[in-house]
Amino acid sequence: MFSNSTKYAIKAVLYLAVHSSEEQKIMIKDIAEPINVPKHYIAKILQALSKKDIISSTKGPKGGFYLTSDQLQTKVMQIIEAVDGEERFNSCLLSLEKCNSDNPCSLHHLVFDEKNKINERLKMTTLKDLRQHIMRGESILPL
Amino acid sequence: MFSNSTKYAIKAVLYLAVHSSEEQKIMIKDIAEPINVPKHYIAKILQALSKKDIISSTKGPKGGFYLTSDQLQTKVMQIIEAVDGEERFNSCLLSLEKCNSDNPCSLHHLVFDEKNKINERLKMTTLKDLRQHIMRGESILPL
DNA sequence: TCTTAAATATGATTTTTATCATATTTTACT
DNA sequence: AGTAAAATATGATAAAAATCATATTTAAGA
Repeated sequence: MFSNSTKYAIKAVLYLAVHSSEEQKIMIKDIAEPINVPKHYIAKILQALSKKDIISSTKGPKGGFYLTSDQLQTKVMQIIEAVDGEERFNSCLLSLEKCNSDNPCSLHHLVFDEKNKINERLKMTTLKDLRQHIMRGESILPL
Repeated sequence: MFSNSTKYAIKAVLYLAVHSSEEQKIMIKDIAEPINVPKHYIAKILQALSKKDIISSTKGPKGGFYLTSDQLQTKVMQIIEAVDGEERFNSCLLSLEKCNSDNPCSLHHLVFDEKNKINERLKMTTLKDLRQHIMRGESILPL
């Protein structure tokens, strides 16, 4: 459903959502290990997310990655789109250009309502929401 | 959501469901073109599906691919699993080994019910069903 | 039985995705 | 100012997925 890059990005950003703040920056190596992702790979991804202002970073000693309170309002879908691009997630199951409810492909009606519902949730749910679930013990931080 | 291979497989098998029969076999090139898939690529996929007895074929002049009436009862999910393997579709969104409803990852509850519903439909819906939809004009054959 | 038309088997090439490595830049601290 | 610790930029390598190519096998029909 998602590329590895997107999975890794979500894991890392969630880790930051729970463990970081402007006063508590986290180095790449201290993110990569607990979320179980290759260090160099996640570094590249985090750098890209930082450039797109989805996460924050500072260089040098005492530096690292973190989320501002604004960035805690980021929607899950924004992360997906930042990493994989808009198309990947929203295209037709069979990748037909002109598949839509008026001209549905053969699988369209099997998934349309559910896919929409999932989409809505991903567009609505913020990192702050997910952090809260984790802190309440309703879900787990991935490793 | 699906690999290209799976998308192509579904397109091709649907094309056979609508256009072929034991008396009406179809050659690779006459499948590849209308469904808009590279000929050599779809050839490989169809050969694999034939080996797994999801479609039928005969060699030589007047040969080609076709579906038996038994094979029209194949479920969409069986095609997906035949091409991509069982894992790919049924794994956790974040690919966590031990994600489940008792120990859910952070995205689990965002998609669980809907993913299940989609799964059920894919496991239930046969090629014959989809053919009927197409012939009634309720959906379109992909190109 | 010979020729031809089809799938089959096999594998080579290309493209994309994932992973690894390193030199450069920035910043905190002495 | 100088040193060290961090991200950043860039690119190399490896692995997987997608695509292309071709020799072999099988079967129909002359």
